[in-house]
Parts: sequence; structure tokens; C-alpha cells
Amino acid sequence: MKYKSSFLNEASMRGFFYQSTNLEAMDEFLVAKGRRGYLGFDITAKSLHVGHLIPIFLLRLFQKHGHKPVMLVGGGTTKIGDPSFKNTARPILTDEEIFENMKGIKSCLLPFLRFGNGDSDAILTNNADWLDKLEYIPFLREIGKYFSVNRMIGFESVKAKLTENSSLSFLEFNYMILQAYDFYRLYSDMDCRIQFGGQDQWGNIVCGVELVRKKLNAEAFGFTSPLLTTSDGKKMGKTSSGAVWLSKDMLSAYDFWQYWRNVNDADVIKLMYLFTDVEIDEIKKMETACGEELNELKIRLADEITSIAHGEESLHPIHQAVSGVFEADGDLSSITSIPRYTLERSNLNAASIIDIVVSSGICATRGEAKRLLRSGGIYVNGVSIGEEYSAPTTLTAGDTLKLSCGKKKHILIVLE
RNA sequence: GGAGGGGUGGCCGAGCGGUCAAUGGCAGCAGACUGUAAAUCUGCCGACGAAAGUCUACGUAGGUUCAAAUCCUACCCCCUCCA
Repeated sequence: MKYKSSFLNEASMRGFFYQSTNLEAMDEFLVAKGRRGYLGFDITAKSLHVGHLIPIFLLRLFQKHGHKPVMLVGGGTTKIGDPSFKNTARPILTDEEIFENMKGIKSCLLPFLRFGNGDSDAILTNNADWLDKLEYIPFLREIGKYFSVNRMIGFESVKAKLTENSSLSFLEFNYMILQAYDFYRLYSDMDCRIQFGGQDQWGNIVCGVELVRKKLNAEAFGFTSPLLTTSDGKKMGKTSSGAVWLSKDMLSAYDFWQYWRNVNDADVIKLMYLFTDVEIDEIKKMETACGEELNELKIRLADEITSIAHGEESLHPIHQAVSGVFEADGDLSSITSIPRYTLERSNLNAASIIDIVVSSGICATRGEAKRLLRSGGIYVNGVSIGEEYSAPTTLTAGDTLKLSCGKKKHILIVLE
């Protein structure tokens, strides 16, 4: 074992460690249970997405090893917008939008952590509680004096914003200071001594560690995890329809599952370490898998992650849908987790197939539907069809057809 | 406040009076090959239309012109430098 603390051992073996401040001292500190560490989120959308998953799972691990995760939502900092590594300014949200988003973010976190009042139960805080009350002059005198602009503009995270064609507003420049202040407050108010974050947060975290040292003459720790990228270096978590959201309202459990089912071969093991509760020894045995075996592991991966994020009970309907939709003789009638569209029997032949494809919502525009049809990408019950398609006359009300765009996007047409 | 440079499709980025629905790259979609993977190859990639074509779009609003992303005017926004 490389570390004294079980948390750091598991975190580093699973691939969560990128860099940290004073690692040795932090390791020592984490040997005892019930330590507090926090992770902050800005609440620019009403759901978290796959990109947030690394730090969330890191905190889940933190909890597993007996520590107390403090989840900080940035009710205050979101009003500023983190400029780190961004080349465009964040849109400024209204108070109402922030409030709405906050509710969504909270519910996204619930499946991953156990919240409560126990020693290792997670708690939720909001930095608006203290940031909103700050007064400018006192803040500058008490906190501002500890920050060196010379140093701040040296941070990698701000450098990009200082180049041509990009500007860093004074508003955004303050983000780092406020995040540092958060850390100081959490340290002094609730003895929270570690801040976790993605590697892009390094500059902000270090600022907080320094503020704590200067203000309280105490040592706080920073810990960053790598960004989630695919084996070929691309950012993970984007699909054709946008980000892979954690909230059911924004992405169905079925689509969530499909996302993991379709990851690159080269990423399966890495993701298994990061985002499942499967024991390390067991994953080690999987490392040699290839071909069909590896393909099967993706199902395991999808199952594991989905049952954490959406609950174990979500798996059965998903499996049912998968076998109905992807297997030639699958049973369509009992599928509940992919969209359905009801159509009158008489309209099946009356309306053109293009109309049906568009009105069922599987294609957004008629042009798109035509293009797909032309290239053979529209299927009825798994058979590629053309524009002159007409449904078999044997179909009657109550029958179900599977309409597909490409090989993966399916919808059920229910006749009535 | 002054001088200069910019704002083009999801992103980057050409075009600088007609041949521009706008080169190219990335991203995306479909097909072939596979394993619901990757790589590769092929096709597509504003809307409507069977098509001819029509409409909408190059920061916003006007104007010049037979014709404007391209010229003019005003305004808004961004960048750099000076005060």
C-alpha cells in the first residue's frame, strides 16, 4: 500500500488522483475517520452531466472510507461565472434561474451520496449564504489584501483569458478570490480541510489553500482529479443530442445506459474503476478482456453505473427494451423505456412514411427524414425501407411497429 | 474620450459587389466493414419542395445598386494601443 490512508489508496488506484498540495500531510490527516472535504459546483444548468462524475465518485469514495463530503453549490459564485480555461464569458444568470437550477442539481447528487447528520453523511451547503452578505470595503480589507494580482495573472487558468481576442472582466477575475473565500469559510465554520475538484480547478483551489494559511495560519489541502477524456483525448460526455445529463428529466435512464454501452473499447476498464463499486481486484481480472468479452463488459459497466445513478429498478425495463429493440425477434409490446408514438391504423398507409418519421419526433425535419431515407437509414421492424414504403396489410389495431433511424435510435409505433 | 482591428452556419475559419446556402477543417448523421466499439472507406450535413425553385441566414437597423456577407450611414458588442 502506497498510502497510510485507505481513501487515498483506493482513490489513486482507481484513477482519481491528478495532483494535490502536501500529499504526505494530507495522507496523515486522512488516517482518522470523519474528516471533511468539499466539492463545489456552479449551477449553470439544472442538471449535472457526465463531466461532473469524476469528482462526484471521488466524494462517494471519500464517504465510503468514513469521511464526510460537503457538497457546496455555488449559489453565489454562479452569479460571477468561473472564467478558468474558458474563452468566452459565461452568460450571467438571473436569481430565479439559479434557484431553479439549484433544485435540479441537488436532486442529481442524491443517488451518489448518503446525506444526513451522521459522521460520514454528506451535507449540502450554498455559498450564497455567505457571499451574498459580503460588503465590498470590509471584504477588500480583510480578504483582498492577501491576494497578489501579479500572482493571479500567472495562473495557467487565467493566462488564456489574457491573450488577444479574449478578455477577462473584473467580475470574472474575482471568481478565484471568492472560491478561495469559500474554502476559508468552510474551514473556519465547519472544519472542512480538503477541497476536491477537477484539474482545471487547481489554480482556484491553491488560492484557497493559501488564503487559509495566511488568514488562519493553518494547513488546508487541495486535491484534483483528471478530466474525463476518452482514450483518444476527447472530452467525454457529449452525444449528438448534447451533454449526457444525470437527471432523468433531461436524459432517460435508457439513453444513459446506452451511452455507457457504447463507450470505446479502450475506455471500459478505466470507467469501470472510476464509476462503479466493483472491487478493484475484480476489475484487475477484467483487464485482459478483448473482443466479444470486452463487448460484454460494456453491458456490465452500463448496468453498474445506471443502477447507481438511476436505481437498480431501472435496469429491468432497460434490458427488456434492449432485447426487444436490438434482437430481431424481440418482444416489442412490453417495452416501456423507449418512446412510443400512437398512430391510427388507417393513417399508417395514408400518411407518407416521411410524415410519420417527423411527427413521431424521431427526426426533427422533413429534410433530415428524406436524407436518411435516401441513404437507407430508416427501418421498420429492422428492415431498411424506401420512400414508397407501405405497411403490410395484415397489421391491425393494437400491433406495434419498431421504427428506427440508424441502428441505435428507435421508437415504437403503436397502432390503434 | 481618441486611433486601429474585428463580429460569417454547432465550433474554428475563408470569402470582401453577381458563378455564395457561402471554400476548408473539426464536430455531427447515415451506409459499408464489425461487436450497439474504434479505425477506415462512401454519402449527407439551413428550411420547404418530386423537381424547377421559393424562403430564411454572414452583429442590429436603414440605404446605394438590376444585384450586397461583400459598398455607404447609424447603432450595439468584442479586441489592441493611447489618454
